[in-house]
Amino acid sequence: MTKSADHPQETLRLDGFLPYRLSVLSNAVSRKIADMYEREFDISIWQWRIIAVLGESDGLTSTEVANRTLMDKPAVSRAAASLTERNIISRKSDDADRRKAELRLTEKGREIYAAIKPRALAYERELLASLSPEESRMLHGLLTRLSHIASPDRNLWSETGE
Amino acid sequence: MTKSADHPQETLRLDGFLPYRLSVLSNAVSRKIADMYEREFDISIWQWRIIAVLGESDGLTSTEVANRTLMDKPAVSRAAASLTERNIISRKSDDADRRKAELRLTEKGREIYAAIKPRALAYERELLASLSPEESRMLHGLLTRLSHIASPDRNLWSETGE
DNA sequence: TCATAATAGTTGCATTTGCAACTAAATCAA
DNA sequence: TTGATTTAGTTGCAAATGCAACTATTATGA
Repeated sequence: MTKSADHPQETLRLDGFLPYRLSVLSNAVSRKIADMYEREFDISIWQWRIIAVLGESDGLTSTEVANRTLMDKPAVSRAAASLTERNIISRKSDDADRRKAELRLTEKGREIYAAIKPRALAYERELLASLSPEESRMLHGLLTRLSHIASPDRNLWSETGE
Repeated sequence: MTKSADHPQETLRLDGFLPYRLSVLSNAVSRKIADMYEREFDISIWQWRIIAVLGESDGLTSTEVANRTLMDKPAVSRAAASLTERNIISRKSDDADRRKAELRLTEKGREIYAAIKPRALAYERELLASLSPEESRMLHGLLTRLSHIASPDRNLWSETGE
């Protein structure tokens, strides 16, 4: 039988426990970029997510934004309301279906997106700086596979890859 | 020069953005185990973290628990208070320094720890099931390196490894 | 030995989060 | 039509979080 080689550890050390490690790392990373967003642009993580998806593809509805960002609808609703108030995004309600409204970045929104984007990518590069390109690819591949196991219903990672 | 091969992406797609991916994965994973803790034992993530470190090494103070779990002191205080009330841990105040109190698992606490531990490890194995042992080692190594960049002040990962 | 500073832990509070319940609009079926 | 369902988005609320301020105890230093 498999003795234990394929078990990462039979003893439970918190700091070797994958869920714990992911949580700590993710928190540290999120905190660090969120600080940047907030300090310099007064933008929260959720607001940033909305800006980011609209920056990629403009004119999405709230529901589409929610699906792409994995935020829940109330979170999108509130973050979008605040961004609308600050004139960072605009909402144009659909004439054909008046329940829906398309969200778009305003001019100001585009500026903010253009300002944050390179900073975000720079931080990502800084994070990945100690990894070789192959290791970085490997990392993404491993995260993809873990994501499949952790949330099998999400088909977001698989077909989206390059 | 390096053209772009060592940049994971010059375009910002949220679902290829490392901080986002870590956040989503970590959330999914945490949610899933937390559901198990809570449903079956009525134990929150923070309570579980305390139980887990005390299970590894009994008799720590709140501050030591906070350091090992990366929880802040108020979080430890409240979670520990609730566990004490439910007779899952005991607190014995230090005679030499009456500000301190040693936390230990009670008999009941040990039982809960013994019951949760294999479930937690089983879930971790399930997560890692699609990875080969080398890939799993690789993953941990990569997470360690990312953690160093993300929180350089924490010397927790480096010397603790096997 | 007495005032000051440092440490352990707790309490309070403002914000964030997640979820359920709700409104409004559109679709479906009789 | 019109009544029942479904869908889009919002509002409300209870619980979780994070942080600052506080109490109690010990250490430091004039």
